[in-house]
Amino acid sequence: MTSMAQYDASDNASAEQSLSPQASRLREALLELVHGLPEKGSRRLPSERQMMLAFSTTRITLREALGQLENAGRIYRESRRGWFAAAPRLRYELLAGLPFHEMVESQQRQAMTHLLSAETVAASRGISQRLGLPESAPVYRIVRARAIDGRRVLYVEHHLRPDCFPGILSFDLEGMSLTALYRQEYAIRISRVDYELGSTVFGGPAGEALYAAPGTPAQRITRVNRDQNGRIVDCDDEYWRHDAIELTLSAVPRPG
Amino acid sequence: MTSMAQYDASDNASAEQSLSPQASRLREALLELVHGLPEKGSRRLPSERQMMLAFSTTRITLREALGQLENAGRIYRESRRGWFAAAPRLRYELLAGLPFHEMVESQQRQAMTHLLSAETVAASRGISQRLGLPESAPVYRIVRARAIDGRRVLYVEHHLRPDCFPGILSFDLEGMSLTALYRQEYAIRISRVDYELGSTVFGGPAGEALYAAPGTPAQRITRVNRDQNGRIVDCDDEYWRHDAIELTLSAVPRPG
DNA sequence: AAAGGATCATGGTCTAGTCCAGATTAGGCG
DNA sequence: CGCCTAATCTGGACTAGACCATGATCCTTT
Repeated sequence: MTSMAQYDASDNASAEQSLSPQASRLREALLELVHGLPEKGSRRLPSERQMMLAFSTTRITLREALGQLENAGRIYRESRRGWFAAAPRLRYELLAGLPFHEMVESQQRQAMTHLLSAETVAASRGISQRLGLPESAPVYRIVRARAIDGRRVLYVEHHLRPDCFPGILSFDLEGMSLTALYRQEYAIRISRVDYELGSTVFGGPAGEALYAAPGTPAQRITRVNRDQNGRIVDCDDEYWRHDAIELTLSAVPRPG
Repeated sequence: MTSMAQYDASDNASAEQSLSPQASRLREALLELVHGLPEKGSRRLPSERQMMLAFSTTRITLREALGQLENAGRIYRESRRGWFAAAPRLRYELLAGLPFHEMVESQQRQAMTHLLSAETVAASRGISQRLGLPESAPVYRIVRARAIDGRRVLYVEHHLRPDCFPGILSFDLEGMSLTALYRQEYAIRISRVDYELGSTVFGGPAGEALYAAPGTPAQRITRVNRDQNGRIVDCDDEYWRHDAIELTLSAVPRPG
Protein backbone atom coordinates (compact mmCIF):
# COMPACT_ATOMS: atom_id res chain seq x y z
CA MET A 1 0.00 0.00 0.00
CA THR A 2 2.59 2.49 1.01
CA SER A 3 5.16 1.58 -1.53
CA MET A 4 2.60 1.65 -4.26
CA ALA A 5 0.96 4.88 -3.27
CA GLN A 6 2.82 6.61 -6.01
CA TYR A 7 2.74 3.68 -8.34
CA ASP A 8 -0.56 4.88 -9.60
CA ALA A 9 -1.60 8.37 -8.74
CA SER A 10 -5.25 7.51 -9.25
CA ASP A 11 -7.33 6.14 -6.49
CA ASN A 12 -7.76 2.52 -7.40
CA ALA A 13 -7.50 0.94 -4.06
CA SER A 14 -7.41 -2.62 -5.19
CA ALA A 15 -5.30 -3.17 -8.20
CA GLU A 16 -1.71 -2.13 -8.39
CA GLN A 17 -0.92 -2.30 -4.77
CA SER A 18 1.91 -4.56 -3.96
CA LEU A 19 3.41 -6.21 -6.96
CA SER A 20 6.11 -8.76 -6.37
CA PRO A 21 8.13 -7.61 -3.39
CA GLN A 22 11.57 -8.20 -4.88
CA ALA A 23 11.26 -6.15 -7.99
CA SER A 24 9.35 -3.46 -6.15
CA ARG A 25 12.60 -1.77 -5.17
CA LEU A 26 13.47 -1.40 -8.82
CA ARG A 27 10.06 -0.17 -9.84
CA GLU A 28 10.03 2.36 -7.05
CA ALA A 29 13.42 3.62 -8.05
CA LEU A 30 12.31 3.91 -11.63
CA LEU A 31 9.16 5.77 -10.68
CA GLU A 32 11.20 8.16 -8.60
CA LEU A 33 13.34 8.69 -11.63
CA VAL A 34 10.25 9.34 -13.72
CA HIS A 35 8.90 11.83 -11.21
CA GLY A 36 12.20 13.62 -11.17
CA LEU A 37 11.96 14.40 -14.86
CA PRO A 38 11.09 17.93 -15.92
CA GLU A 39 7.51 18.64 -16.97
CA LYS A 40 8.71 20.43 -20.04
CA GLY A 41 11.59 19.27 -22.15
CA SER A 42 13.06 15.82 -22.47
CA ARG A 43 11.04 13.19 -20.70
CA ARG A 44 13.57 10.60 -21.67
CA LEU A 45 14.95 8.13 -19.18
CA PRO A 46 18.64 7.30 -19.07
CA SER A 47 19.83 4.47 -21.26
CA GLU A 48 19.22 0.94 -20.09
CA ARG A 49 22.91 0.45 -19.44
CA GLN A 50 23.12 3.58 -17.34
CA MET A 51 20.07 2.61 -15.31
CA MET A 52 21.35 -0.91 -14.89
CA LEU A 53 24.55 0.45 -13.38
CA ALA A 54 22.75 3.06 -11.32
CA PHE A 55 20.46 0.47 -9.75
CA SER A 56 23.13 -2.22 -9.72
CA THR A 57 21.11 -4.83 -11.48
CA THR A 58 21.22 -6.60 -14.81
CA ARG A 59 19.75 -5.57 -18.06
CA ILE A 60 17.22 -8.42 -18.08
CA THR A 61 15.92 -7.59 -14.64
CA LEU A 62 15.77 -3.92 -15.47
CA ARG A 63 13.86 -4.57 -18.66
CA GLU A 64 11.40 -6.74 -16.77
CA ALA A 65 10.66 -3.85 -14.44
CA LEU A 66 10.47 -1.41 -17.33
CA GLY A 67 8.06 -3.74 -19.10
CA GLN A 68 5.72 -3.77 -16.13
CA LEU A 69 5.70 0.00 -15.91
CA GLU A 70 5.09 0.06 -19.64
CA ASN A 71 2.09 -2.23 -19.20
CA ALA A 72 0.86 0.07 -16.48
CA GLY A 73 1.12 2.99 -18.90
CA ARG A 74 3.57 4.93 -16.75
CA ILE A 75 6.37 4.85 -19.28
CA TYR A 76 6.66 3.96 -22.94
CA ARG A 77 9.42 3.24 -25.37
CA GLU A 78 10.19 4.19 -28.90
CA SER A 79 11.74 1.34 -30.77
CA ARG A 80 15.52 1.42 -30.53
CA ARG A 81 15.30 4.95 -29.28
CA GLY A 82 14.79 4.70 -25.58
CA TRP A 83 12.34 4.92 -22.73
CA PHE A 84 10.20 7.94 -21.90
CA ALA A 85 7.93 9.00 -19.09
CA ALA A 86 4.30 8.89 -20.18
CA ALA A 87 2.29 12.10 -20.23
CA PRO A 88 -1.17 12.30 -18.65
CA ARG A 89 -3.73 10.41 -20.68
CA LEU A 90 -5.92 12.15 -23.17
CA ARG A 91 -9.55 11.86 -22.23
CA TYR A 92 -11.36 10.46 -25.22
CA GLU A 93 -15.09 10.99 -24.88
CA LEU A 94 -16.41 8.30 -27.18
CA LEU A 95 -19.77 9.86 -27.89
CA ALA A 96 -18.66 13.46 -28.19
CA GLY A 97 -18.01 12.99 -31.89
CA LEU A 98 -15.23 15.54 -31.72
CA PRO A 99 -12.55 15.65 -34.40
CA PHE A 100 -9.10 14.70 -33.13
CA HIS A 101 -7.64 18.19 -33.22
CA GLU A 102 -10.54 19.72 -31.31
CA MET A 103 -10.49 16.97 -28.73
CA VAL A 104 -6.79 17.38 -28.15
CA GLU A 105 -6.73 21.15 -28.13
CA SER A 106 -9.70 21.35 -25.80
CA GLN A 107 -7.42 19.64 -23.29
CA GLN A 108 -4.69 22.23 -23.74
CA ARG A 109 -2.48 20.01 -25.79
CA GLN A 110 -1.05 20.22 -29.24
CA ALA A 111 -2.34 18.03 -32.05
CA MET A 112 -0.63 17.06 -35.29
CA THR A 113 -1.66 14.84 -38.17
CA HIS A 114 0.60 13.09 -40.66
CA LEU A 115 -0.96 11.73 -43.83
CA LEU A 116 0.67 8.40 -44.59
CA SER A 117 -1.33 7.41 -47.63
CA ALA A 118 -4.59 8.13 -49.43
CA GLU A 119 -5.54 5.91 -52.31
CA THR A 120 -8.09 3.62 -53.84
CA VAL A 121 -7.67 -0.02 -52.90
CA ALA A 122 -9.60 -3.25 -53.20
CA ALA A 123 -11.57 -3.91 -50.04
CA SER A 124 -10.37 -6.84 -47.97
CA ARG A 125 -12.93 -9.31 -46.77
CA GLY A 126 -13.34 -7.71 -43.39
CA ILE A 127 -13.61 -4.20 -44.75
CA SER A 128 -16.08 -5.14 -47.45
CA GLN A 129 -18.26 -6.86 -44.87
CA ARG A 130 -18.22 -3.90 -42.59
CA LEU A 131 -19.02 -1.46 -45.39
CA GLY A 132 -21.65 -3.69 -46.93
CA LEU A 133 -19.78 -3.99 -50.23
CA PRO A 134 -18.82 -7.02 -52.31
CA GLU A 135 -15.33 -8.35 -51.67
CA SER A 136 -12.54 -6.58 -53.54
CA ALA A 137 -14.80 -3.65 -54.38
CA PRO A 138 -12.82 -0.40 -54.69
CA VAL A 139 -12.73 1.72 -51.57
CA TYR A 140 -10.84 4.81 -50.52
CA ARG A 141 -8.26 4.13 -47.88
CA ILE A 142 -6.79 6.98 -45.87
CA VAL A 143 -4.01 6.20 -43.44
CA ARG A 144 -2.83 8.75 -40.92
CA ALA A 145 -0.64 8.99 -37.87
CA ARG A 146 -1.60 11.50 -35.21
CA ALA A 147 0.48 13.05 -32.51
CA ILE A 148 -0.15 14.75 -29.20
CA ASP A 149 2.46 17.24 -28.04
CA GLY A 150 4.83 15.90 -30.64
CA ARG A 151 4.45 12.24 -29.80
CA ARG A 152 2.74 9.93 -32.25
CA VAL A 153 0.07 8.09 -30.34
CA LEU A 154 -2.52 7.07 -32.92
CA TYR A 155 -2.46 5.18 -36.19
CA VAL A 156 -5.74 5.31 -38.09
CA GLU A 157 -6.92 3.61 -41.22
CA HIS A 158 -10.10 4.96 -42.74
CA HIS A 159 -12.01 3.08 -45.39
CA LEU A 160 -14.65 5.10 -47.20
CA ARG A 161 -17.37 4.05 -49.58
CA PRO A 162 -16.42 5.81 -52.80
CA ASP A 163 -20.03 6.29 -53.81
CA CYS A 164 -20.55 8.43 -50.73
CA PHE A 165 -17.47 10.60 -51.14
CA PRO A 166 -16.50 10.91 -54.81
CA GLY A 167 -13.16 12.62 -55.26
CA ILE A 168 -12.48 13.13 -51.58
CA LEU A 169 -8.87 12.04 -51.93
CA SER A 170 -7.94 15.33 -53.59
CA PHE A 171 -8.82 17.41 -50.55
CA ASP A 172 -6.34 18.42 -47.89
CA LEU A 173 -6.56 15.33 -45.72
CA GLU A 174 -3.72 16.36 -43.47
CA GLY A 175 -5.08 19.71 -42.40
CA MET A 176 -8.80 19.11 -42.31
CA SER A 177 -10.85 16.75 -40.23
CA LEU A 178 -12.67 14.09 -42.18
CA THR A 179 -15.93 14.76 -40.43
CA ALA A 180 -15.71 18.43 -41.41
CA LEU A 181 -15.15 17.40 -45.02
CA TYR A 182 -18.08 15.02 -44.86
CA ARG A 183 -20.36 17.76 -43.65
CA GLN A 184 -19.15 20.66 -45.72
CA GLU A 185 -18.48 18.98 -49.04
CA TYR A 186 -20.85 16.05 -49.04
CA ALA A 187 -23.65 17.08 -46.68
CA ILE A 188 -23.11 13.88 -44.77
CA ARG A 189 -23.11 13.88 -41.01
CA ILE A 190 -22.31 10.91 -38.84
CA SER A 191 -25.36 10.16 -36.79
CA ARG A 192 -24.75 6.65 -35.62
CA VAL A 193 -21.56 4.82 -34.68
CA ASP A 194 -20.83 1.22 -33.81
CA TYR A 195 -17.73 0.86 -31.72
CA GLU A 196 -15.64 -2.15 -30.95
CA LEU A 197 -12.82 -1.87 -28.44
CA GLY A 198 -10.15 -4.36 -27.56
CA SER A 199 -6.55 -4.79 -26.63
CA THR A 200 -3.89 -5.90 -29.06
CA VAL A 201 -0.23 -5.37 -29.75
CA PHE A 202 1.63 -3.21 -32.18
CA GLY A 203 3.42 -4.69 -35.12
CA GLY A 204 3.47 -4.02 -38.83
CA PRO A 205 2.71 -0.58 -40.29
CA ALA A 206 0.91 0.64 -37.18
CA GLY A 207 3.86 -0.10 -34.99
CA GLU A 208 6.32 1.43 -37.39
CA ALA A 209 4.31 4.60 -37.82
CA LEU A 210 4.22 5.14 -34.07
CA TYR A 211 7.79 3.95 -33.43
CA ALA A 212 6.28 1.29 -31.21
CA ALA A 213 8.35 -1.80 -30.53
CA PRO A 214 6.72 -4.98 -31.79
CA GLY A 215 4.68 -6.72 -29.13
CA THR A 216 3.94 -3.50 -27.26
CA PRO A 217 0.37 -3.33 -25.95
CA ALA A 218 -2.06 -1.29 -28.00
CA GLN A 219 -5.65 -0.19 -27.73
CA ARG A 220 -7.72 -0.99 -30.77
CA ILE A 221 -10.81 1.05 -31.53
CA THR A 222 -12.86 0.05 -34.52
CA ARG A 223 -15.77 2.10 -35.71
CA VAL A 224 -18.47 1.87 -38.33
CA ASN A 225 -20.14 5.17 -39.15
CA ARG A 226 -23.60 5.80 -40.54
CA ASP A 227 -25.02 9.00 -41.90
CA GLN A 228 -28.33 10.69 -41.11
CA ASN A 229 -30.14 8.13 -43.27
CA GLY A 230 -28.68 5.14 -41.48
CA ARG A 231 -26.46 4.31 -44.44
CA ILE A 232 -22.99 2.99 -43.70
CA VAL A 233 -20.55 5.49 -45.15
CA ASP A 234 -17.15 4.55 -43.74
CA CYS A 235 -15.33 2.63 -41.09
CA ASP A 236 -12.05 3.15 -39.36
CA ASP A 237 -9.48 1.20 -37.40
CA GLU A 238 -7.59 3.07 -34.74
CA TYR A 239 -4.53 1.79 -32.91
CA TRP A 240 -3.60 3.87 -29.90
CA ARG A 241 -0.56 3.73 -27.69
CA HIS A 242 -2.41 2.32 -24.73
CA ASP A 243 -0.84 4.71 -22.24
CA ALA A 244 -2.00 7.74 -24.17
CA ILE A 245 -5.75 7.54 -23.66
CA GLU A 246 -8.50 7.04 -21.20
CA LEU A 247 -11.92 6.46 -22.69
CA THR A 248 -14.99 8.01 -21.20
CA LEU A 249 -18.61 7.51 -21.92
CA SER A 250 -21.79 8.82 -20.46
CA ALA A 251 -25.06 7.37 -21.59
CA VAL A 252 -28.43 5.87 -20.82
CA PRO A 253 -28.34 2.07 -20.71
CA ARG A 254 -30.84 0.36 -22.94
CA PRO A 255 -33.28 -1.61 -20.85
CA GLY A 256 -33.27 1.09 -18.19
CA MET B 1 1.75 -11.10 -43.75
CA THR B 2 1.88 -14.80 -44.36
CA SER B 3 3.54 -15.72 -41.13
CA MET B 4 1.18 -13.55 -39.20
CA ALA B 5 -1.98 -14.68 -40.92
CA GLN B 6 -2.80 -16.87 -37.99
CA TYR B 7 -1.26 -14.58 -35.47
CA ASP B 8 -4.50 -12.73 -35.25
CA ALA B 9 -7.50 -14.41 -36.72
CA SER B 10 -9.31 -11.10 -37.04
CA ASP B 11 -8.97 -8.95 -40.09
CA ASN B 12 -6.77 -6.15 -38.93
CA ALA B 13 -4.59 -5.71 -41.92
CA SER B 14 -2.25 -3.20 -40.43
CA ALA B 15 -1.22 -4.04 -36.96
CA GLU B 16 0.30 -7.34 -35.98
CA GLN B 17 1.89 -8.26 -39.22
CA SER B 18 5.57 -8.90 -39.02
CA LEU B 19 6.95 -8.60 -35.59
CA SER B 20 10.67 -9.02 -35.14
CA PRO B 21 11.86 -11.61 -37.66
CA GLN B 22 13.98 -13.70 -35.30
CA ALA B 23 11.42 -14.30 -32.62
CA SER B 24 8.70 -14.84 -35.21
CA ARG B 25 9.72 -18.46 -35.57
CA LEU B 26 9.09 -18.95 -31.87
CA ARG B 27 5.79 -17.13 -31.89
CA GLU B 28 4.61 -19.13 -34.85
CA ALA B 29 5.55 -22.35 -33.18
CA LEU B 30 3.74 -21.30 -30.02
CA LEU B 31 0.63 -20.35 -31.96
CA GLU B 32 0.67 -23.70 -33.70
CA LEU B 33 0.88 -25.26 -30.30
CA VAL B 34 -2.07 -23.19 -29.14
CA HIS B 35 -4.12 -24.14 -32.17
CA GLY B 36 -3.35 -27.78 -31.58
CA LEU B 37 -4.99 -27.71 -28.17
CA PRO B 38 -8.40 -29.30 -27.76
CA GLU B 39 -11.43 -27.02 -27.71
CA LYS B 40 -12.74 -28.78 -24.65
CA GLY B 41 -10.59 -29.88 -21.79
CA SER B 42 -7.23 -28.61 -20.73
CA ARG B 43 -6.13 -25.56 -22.65
CA ARG B 44 -2.86 -25.59 -20.80
CA LEU B 45 0.43 -25.22 -22.59
CA PRO B 46 3.41 -27.36 -21.68
CA SER B 47 5.69 -26.10 -18.96
CA GLU B 48 8.20 -23.42 -19.86
CA ARG B 49 11.05 -25.87 -19.50
CA GLN B 50 9.41 -28.35 -21.81
CA MET B 51 8.71 -25.71 -24.44
CA MET B 52 12.20 -24.34 -24.11
CA LEU B 53 13.59 -27.77 -24.91
CA ALA B 54 11.05 -28.44 -27.64
CA PHE B 55 11.91 -25.20 -29.43
CA SER B 56 15.57 -25.38 -28.49
CA THR B 57 15.79 -21.91 -27.02
CA THR B 58 16.33 -20.43 -23.60
CA ARG B 59 13.83 -19.67 -20.96
CA ILE B 60 14.33 -15.90 -21.27
CA THR B 61 13.74 -15.90 -25.00
CA LEU B 62 10.75 -18.14 -24.63
CA ARG B 63 9.25 -15.94 -21.95
CA GLU B 64 9.72 -12.91 -24.13
CA ALA B 65 7.72 -14.58 -26.89
CA LEU B 66 5.08 -15.74 -24.42
CA GLY B 67 4.84 -12.22 -23.07
CA GLN B 68 4.11 -10.81 -26.50
CA LEU B 69 1.39 -13.35 -27.13
CA GLU B 70 0.04 -12.53 -23.70
CA ASN B 71 -0.08 -8.85 -24.60
CA ALA B 72 -1.88 -9.78 -27.79
CA GLY B 73 -4.44 -11.67 -25.73
CA ARG B 74 -3.79 -15.00 -27.40
CA ILE B 75 -2.59 -16.71 -24.25
CA TYR B 76 -2.65 -15.91 -20.57
CA ARG B 77 -0.99 -17.17 -17.46
CA GLU B 78 -2.06 -17.99 -13.99
CA SER B 79 0.54 -16.99 -11.49
CA ARG B 80 2.95 -19.84 -10.77
CA ARG B 81 0.53 -22.19 -12.40
CA GLY B 82 1.25 -22.11 -16.08
CA TRP B 83 0.27 -20.75 -19.46
CA PHE B 84 -3.09 -21.29 -21.12
CA ALA B 85 -4.61 -20.65 -24.51
CA ALA B 86 -7.10 -17.80 -24.34
CA ALA B 87 -10.73 -18.46 -25.13
CA PRO B 88 -12.70 -16.24 -27.52
CA ARG B 89 -13.41 -12.87 -25.98
CA LEU B 90 -16.70 -12.15 -24.33
CA ARG B 91 -18.55 -9.39 -26.11
CA TYR B 92 -19.40 -6.79 -23.52
CA GLU B 93 -22.06 -4.44 -24.85
CA LEU B 94 -21.49 -1.42 -22.65
CA LEU B 95 -24.93 0.08 -22.98
CA ALA B 96 -26.95 -3.09 -22.82
CA GLY B 97 -27.09 -2.84 -19.05
CA LEU B 98 -27.19 -6.61 -18.80
CA PRO B 99 -26.23 -8.35 -15.57
CA PHE B 100 -23.06 -10.40 -15.84
CA HIS B 101 -24.73 -13.78 -15.79
CA GLU B 102 -27.18 -12.90 -18.50
CA MET B 103 -24.49 -11.38 -20.66
CA VAL B 104 -22.31 -14.44 -20.34
CA GLU B 105 -25.06 -17.00 -20.77
CA SER B 106 -26.49 -15.23 -23.78
CA GLN B 107 -23.19 -16.05 -25.43
CA GLN B 108 -23.50 -19.74 -24.62
CA ARG B 109 -20.95 -19.63 -21.86
CA GLN B 110 -21.04 -20.43 -18.20
CA ALA B 111 -20.95 -17.70 -15.57
CA MET B 112 -19.95 -17.95 -11.93
CA THR B 113 -19.71 -15.40 -9.15
CA HIS B 114 -17.62 -15.60 -6.00
CA LEU B 115 -18.39 -13.20 -3.20
CA LEU B 116 -15.10 -12.08 -1.68
CA SER B 117 -16.39 -9.62 0.85
CA ALA B 118 -19.42 -7.50 1.70
CA GLU B 119 -19.10 -4.99 4.48
CA THR B 120 -19.42 -1.42 5.59
CA VAL B 121 -16.23 0.60 5.21
CA ALA B 122 -15.15 4.21 5.39
CA ALA B 123 -15.12 5.78 1.93
CA SER B 124 -11.70 6.62 0.55
CA ARG B 125 -11.19 10.02 -0.95
CA GLY B 126 -11.81 8.87 -4.50
CA ILE B 127 -14.89 6.86 -3.64
CA SER B 128 -16.41 9.60 -1.56
CA GLN B 129 -15.90 12.07 -4.39
CA ARG B 130 -17.49 9.81 -6.90
CA LEU B 131 -20.47 9.08 -4.68
CA GLY B 132 -20.90 12.67 -3.61
CA LEU B 133 -20.30 11.86 0.06
CA PRO B 134 -18.00 13.42 2.65
CA GLU B 135 -14.67 11.68 3.06
CA SER B 136 -14.65 8.65 5.36
CA ALA B 137 -18.43 8.42 5.28
CA PRO B 138 -19.64 4.86 5.68
CA VAL B 139 -20.38 3.01 2.46
CA TYR B 140 -21.20 -0.56 1.58
CA ARG B 141 -18.43 -2.30 -0.25
CA ILE B 142 -19.09 -5.51 -2.15
CA VAL B 143 -16.16 -7.30 -3.71
CA ARG B 144 -16.65 -10.14 -6.11
CA ALA B 145 -14.70 -12.26 -8.54
CA ARG B 146 -16.48 -13.53 -11.61
CA ALA B 147 -15.63 -16.39 -13.87
CA ILE B 148 -16.47 -17.44 -17.40
CA ASP B 149 -16.35 -21.15 -18.16
CA GLY B 150 -14.51 -21.70 -14.92
CA ARG B 151 -11.85 -19.07 -15.43
CA ARG B 152 -11.83 -16.00 -13.22
CA VAL B 153 -11.71 -13.01 -15.50
CA LEU B 154 -13.23 -10.14 -13.57
CA TYR B 155 -12.62 -8.56 -10.20
CA VAL B 156 -15.26 -6.02 -9.18
CA GLU B 157 -15.54 -3.68 -6.27
CA HIS B 158 -18.91 -2.08 -5.74
CA HIS B 159 -19.40 0.87 -3.45
CA LEU B 160 -23.00 1.67 -2.59
CA ARG B 161 -24.53 4.64 -0.88
CA PRO B 162 -26.01 3.12 2.28
CA ASP B 163 -28.88 5.60 2.29
CA CYS B 164 -30.05 4.19 -1.03
CA PHE B 165 -29.78 0.52 -0.13
CA PRO B 166 -30.30 0.02 3.61
CA GLY B 167 -29.58 -3.53 4.67
CA ILE B 168 -28.62 -4.78 1.26
CA LEU B 169 -25.62 -6.68 2.62
CA SER B 170 -27.87 -9.36 4.08
CA PHE B 171 -29.21 -10.46 0.70
CA ASP B 172 -27.70 -13.26 -1.35
CA LEU B 173 -25.04 -11.28 -3.15
CA GLU B 174 -23.46 -14.31 -4.73
CA GLY B 175 -26.51 -15.68 -6.47
CA MET B 176 -28.41 -12.53 -7.39
CA SER B 177 -27.47 -9.68 -9.64
CA LEU B 178 -27.12 -6.34 -7.92
CA THR B 179 -29.24 -4.58 -10.49
CA ALA B 180 -32.03 -7.09 -9.91
CA LEU B 181 -31.83 -6.42 -6.17
CA TYR B 182 -31.87 -2.69 -6.78
CA ARG B 183 -35.03 -2.99 -8.81
CA GLN B 184 -36.91 -5.59 -6.84
CA GLU B 185 -36.06 -4.58 -3.30
CA TYR B 186 -35.41 -0.86 -3.56
CA ALA B 187 -37.35 0.22 -6.67
CA ILE B 188 -34.18 1.76 -8.01
CA ARG B 189 -33.26 1.33 -11.62
CA ILE B 190 -30.04 2.50 -13.18
CA SER B 191 -30.89 5.00 -15.83
CA ARG B 192 -27.64 6.78 -16.43
CA VAL B 193 -24.04 5.53 -16.34
CA ASP B 194 -20.71 7.32 -16.57
CA TYR B 195 -17.97 5.03 -17.79
CA GLU B 196 -14.25 5.42 -17.67
CA LEU B 197 -12.06 2.87 -19.43
CA GLY B 198 -8.34 2.50 -19.34
CA SER B 199 -5.50 0.04 -19.32
CA THR B 200 -3.60 -0.90 -16.18
CA VAL B 201 -1.86 -3.86 -14.67
CA PHE B 202 -2.88 -6.39 -12.11
CA GLY B 203 -1.39 -6.38 -8.66
CA GLY B 204 -2.78 -6.44 -5.17
CA PRO B 205 -6.14 -8.03 -4.33
CA ALA B 206 -7.41 -7.88 -7.91
CA GLY B 207 -4.43 -9.78 -9.20
CA GLU B 208 -4.61 -12.35 -6.46
CA ALA B 209 -8.31 -12.96 -6.88
CA LEU B 210 -7.84 -13.68 -10.58
CA TYR B 211 -4.56 -15.56 -10.18
CA ALA B 212 -2.99 -12.92 -12.40
CA ALA B 213 0.74 -12.44 -12.18
CA PRO B 214 1.75 -8.96 -11.02
CA GLY B 215 2.39 -6.61 -13.91
CA THR B 216 0.02 -8.43 -16.21
CA PRO B 217 -2.04 -6.08 -18.40
CA ALA B 218 -5.58 -5.44 -17.25
CA GLN B 219 -8.61 -3.57 -18.51
CA ARG B 220 -10.08 -1.18 -16.01
CA ILE B 221 -13.72 -0.20 -16.26
CA THR B 222 -15.02 2.31 -13.77
CA ARG B 223 -18.65 3.20 -13.58
CA VAL B 224 -20.82 5.63 -11.70
CA ASN B 225 -24.50 4.75 -11.69
CA ARG B 226 -27.48 7.03 -11.29
CA ASP B 227 -31.09 6.09 -10.69
CA GLN B 228 -34.22 7.28 -12.47
CA ASN B 229 -34.03 10.58 -10.56
CA GLY B 230 -30.47 11.31 -11.58
CA ARG B 231 -29.19 10.58 -8.09
CA ILE B 232 -25.84 8.81 -7.78
CA VAL B 233 -26.49 5.51 -6.06
CA ASP B 234 -23.32 3.51 -6.48
CA CYS B 235 -20.09 3.14 -8.37
CA ASP B 236 -17.97 0.19 -9.30
CA ASP B 237 -14.44 -0.61 -10.31
CA GLU B 238 -13.96 -3.55 -12.62
CA TYR B 239 -10.64 -5.13 -13.47
CA TRP B 240 -10.80 -7.56 -16.38
CA ARG B 241 -8.24 -9.94 -17.73
CA HIS B 242 -7.63 -7.97 -20.88
CA ASP B 243 -7.78 -10.98 -23.17
CA ALA B 244 -11.22 -11.97 -21.92
CA ILE B 245 -13.31 -9.15 -23.31
CA GLU B 246 -14.08 -7.06 -26.30
CA LEU B 247 -16.18 -4.00 -25.65
CA THR B 248 -18.89 -2.94 -28.02
CA LEU B 249 -20.98 0.14 -28.16
CA SER B 250 -23.60 1.42 -30.52
CA ALA B 251 -24.87 4.94 -30.07
CA VAL B 252 -25.69 8.33 -31.46
CA PRO B 253 -22.81 10.80 -31.12
CA ARG B 254 -23.69 14.02 -29.41
CA PRO B 255 -23.19 16.95 -31.80
CA GLY B 256 -24.42 14.84 -34.74
C1' DA C 1 25.87 25.45 -46.15
C1' DA C 2 24.27 21.12 -47.65
C1' DA C 3 25.18 16.35 -48.47
C1' DG C 4 27.34 12.29 -47.47
C1' DG C 5 29.72 8.99 -44.79
C1' DA C 6 31.92 7.02 -40.69
C1' DT C 7 31.52 6.38 -35.80
C1' DC C 8 29.30 5.58 -31.62
C1' DA C 9 25.52 4.64 -28.55
C1' DT C 10 21.20 2.36 -27.92
C1' DG C 11 17.78 -0.93 -27.69
C1' DG C 12 16.65 -5.74 -29.54
C1' DT C 13 17.78 -10.43 -29.26
C1' DC C 14 19.89 -14.32 -27.31
C1' DT C 15 22.79 -17.78 -24.43
C1' DA C 16 23.34 -20.58 -20.07
C1' DG C 17 22.79 -20.92 -16.08
C1' DT C 18 21.06 -20.42 -10.51
C1' DC C 19 18.00 -19.99 -6.55
C1' DC C 20 13.44 -19.51 -4.55
C1' DA C 21 8.46 -19.71 -3.28
C1' DG C 22 4.20 -21.25 -4.26
C1' DA C 23 1.20 -24.99 -6.44
C1' DT C 24 0.45 -29.65 -7.39
C1' DT C 25 0.58 -34.32 -6.56
C1' DA C 26 1.57 -38.71 -4.81
C1' DG C 27 1.91 -41.33 -0.67
C1' DG C 28 1.33 -42.69 3.77
C1' DC C 29 -1.17 -42.71 7.90
C1' DG C 30 -5.05 -42.70 10.81
C1' DC D 1 -11.96 -42.84 2.74
C1' DG D 2 -10.20 -38.54 4.14
C1' DC D 3 -6.41 -35.89 6.00
C1' DC D 4 -1.80 -34.48 6.20
C1' DT D 5 2.83 -34.41 4.78
C1' DA D 6 6.73 -34.69 1.82
C1' DA D 7 8.55 -34.73 -2.67
C1' DT D 8 8.25 -32.67 -7.03
C1' DC D 9 7.12 -29.46 -10.52
C1' DT D 10 6.20 -24.82 -12.01
C1' DG D 11 6.73 -20.15 -12.80
C1' DG D 12 9.09 -15.91 -10.64
C1' DA D 13 13.27 -13.54 -10.03
C1' DC D 14 17.92 -12.85 -10.99
C1' DT D 15 23.08 -13.02 -12.62
C1' DA D 16 26.62 -12.09 -16.27
C1' DG D 17 27.63 -11.86 -20.05
C1' DA D 18 27.51 -11.51 -25.97
C1' DC D 19 26.30 -9.98 -30.76
C1' DC D 20 23.56 -7.29 -34.00
C1' DA D 21 20.85 -3.74 -36.47
C1' DT D 22 19.32 0.67 -36.22
C1' DG D 23 19.23 5.51 -34.78
C1' DA D 24 21.80 9.47 -33.64
C1' DT D 25 25.74 12.27 -34.07
C1' DC D 26 29.59 14.35 -35.71
C1' DC D 27 32.86 15.24 -39.10
C1' DT D 28 34.43 15.43 -43.49
C1' DT D 29 33.80 16.55 -48.32
C1' DT D 30 31.69 18.96 -51.94
